[in-house]
Amino acid sequence: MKQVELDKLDQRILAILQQDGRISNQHLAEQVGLSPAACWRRVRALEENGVIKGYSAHLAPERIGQGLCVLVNLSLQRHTIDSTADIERQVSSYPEVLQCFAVTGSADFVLRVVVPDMVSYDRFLNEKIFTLQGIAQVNSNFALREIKNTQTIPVGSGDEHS
Amino acid sequence: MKQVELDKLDQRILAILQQDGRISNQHLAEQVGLSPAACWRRVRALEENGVIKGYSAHLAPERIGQGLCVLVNLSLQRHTIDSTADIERQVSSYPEVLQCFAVTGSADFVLRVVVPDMVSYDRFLNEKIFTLQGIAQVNSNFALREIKNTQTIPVGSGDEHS
DNA sequence: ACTGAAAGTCGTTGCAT
DNA sequence: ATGCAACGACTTTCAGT
Repeated sequence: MKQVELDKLDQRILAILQQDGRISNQHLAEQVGLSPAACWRRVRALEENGVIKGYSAHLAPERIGQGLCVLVNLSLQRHTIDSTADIERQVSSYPEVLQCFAVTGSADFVLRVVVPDMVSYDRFLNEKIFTLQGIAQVNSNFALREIKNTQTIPVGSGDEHS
Repeated sequence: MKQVELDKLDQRILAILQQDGRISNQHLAEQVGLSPAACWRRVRALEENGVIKGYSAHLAPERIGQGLCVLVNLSLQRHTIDSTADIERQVSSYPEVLQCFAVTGSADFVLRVVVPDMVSYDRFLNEKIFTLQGIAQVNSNFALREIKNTQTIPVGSGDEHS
């Protein structure tokens, strides 16, 4: 159970819903050329089979005093399953950490951290990162500018068939 | 014109809307303890002053055949304003590039790229990255696992006053 | 800045195709 | 998998406090 077959209609629905998650079902229906009922059933199916994981409001960090964004490269000392799982659990629980990926390359993890300012980031490092067990290196790259920041995944690019 | 004052009610509204962008105004109102009308006016104000930038559906990449995520470190040869702006414009236009930040550290930009597979990634590099003018280095770090991936910005953490 | 009510719009279901 | 129709629920506005 992994990939889901999407026809052109599903793809259009997903594209629109990624752009405007709060569009009314009626408007969505007319934009894809379906009756509201048919459209609604498709959306519901996409939610139920896990293609649509949820909906969220998108905020402006700088407007709510969370203007500092840092990309952190983390390296571990040892790579036992237990200590790694533990670090992942802790890192996930920090609200300042918006994203965290285990990656190839010289670091083991890359995090995206959002905080109000340098003072807060200093506190974050001292209280929540440096206290983790088994950390070898922490490399902080500060975001100077946000060129693009979306979670809009391409749909219907690549190999289609229906 | 930058930061916006948020009281406890606004903060709760934003926290809830980040978790469930499609919650009905009525449910939102009762969860924050306001009448639907009052709640609606606050949400509308938050949208109008740019705190809420929009709403979107959150998809599962692996379910729609976009299972490969790559963190790319880009370095430029020269840093003239023109060539940089040009690269930023082009990179922004690529749907495979979900995020792009100008950063401190050894790279100039970090991108998050999402594609179906290695073949697609190879094509992406050859057609869209290597063809950019003035690129010095491209370093691809593949995401092995997604530990956390949200755009949920902390609200009402840090210095409050109302 | 809030509440309450009114009017219009929308989501959701059942039924038939 | 679709469209139509119906009912209840919701959004949005406006007058009053």
